[in-house]
Amino acid sequence: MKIASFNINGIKARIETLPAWLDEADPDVVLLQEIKSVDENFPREIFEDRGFTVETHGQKGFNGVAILSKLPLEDVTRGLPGNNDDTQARYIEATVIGTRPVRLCGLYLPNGNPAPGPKYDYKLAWLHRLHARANDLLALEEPFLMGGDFNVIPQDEDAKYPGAWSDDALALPQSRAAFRRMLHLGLTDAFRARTQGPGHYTFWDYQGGAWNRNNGIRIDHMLLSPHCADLLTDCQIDSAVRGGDKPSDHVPIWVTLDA
DNA sequence: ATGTCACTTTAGAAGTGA
Repeated sequence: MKIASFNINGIKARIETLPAWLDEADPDVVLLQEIKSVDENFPREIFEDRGFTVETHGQKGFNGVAILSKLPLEDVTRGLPGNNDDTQARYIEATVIGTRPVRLCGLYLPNGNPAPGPKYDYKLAWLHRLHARANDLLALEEPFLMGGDFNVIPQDEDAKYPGAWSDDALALPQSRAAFRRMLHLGLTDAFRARTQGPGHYTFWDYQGGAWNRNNGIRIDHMLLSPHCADLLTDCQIDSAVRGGDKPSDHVPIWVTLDA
């Protein structure tokens, strides 16, 4: 089973390039972030025509997540537990039924800038709620995957110019510590389980010729529960997508699981 | 830091979020 995550930065803006990537990469499941669309306006037919089931959790103007799946989905839930006052559409869960079921958590973590400030407080609170959700799922001792745009640069080696990010919400010590606490629960960073060393990025800013200078950061991640990590056979970043026509500022990351 | 992009309100440019 091939499961991808892709922050598309607007479904309307990616109406040509997203289907083109789907046809080429042929994932079974895709976790989408920043669809920037309400559910009613999401162009589901484009994906249903390709054999995908479509589950959205949209919002007007910004945020919004979705799951596309060629395999059956069960028990879809929307929103990250832990704060009923949180109106931002950043989280969706579903169980995909392959040769064995895997619980999928698609997430778009708050950016958090400027830090310090209320936006950073919201980011840290959101990370705390995500940690709690992971802890609850771990108790079930079943395979699950948390994938998406975490807006966290885990280590200096995950940025071309780490010094430029030292005061940024994506790299502040509290952000990194919260991400590490997820790993300390026993979750596996799928990309780092397969590939070590610097120079691997999932985001290049539109500004400053970042792509041409390879001024990137690794902020899109796939965290696997222990039972899911046992099924991991590959994890790759489709970085070439950033150099294509009308690209998102993020590129897809995907895993293959023996499931 | 910035050689940008996508969205909204609202009908042209400005604000916002990233």
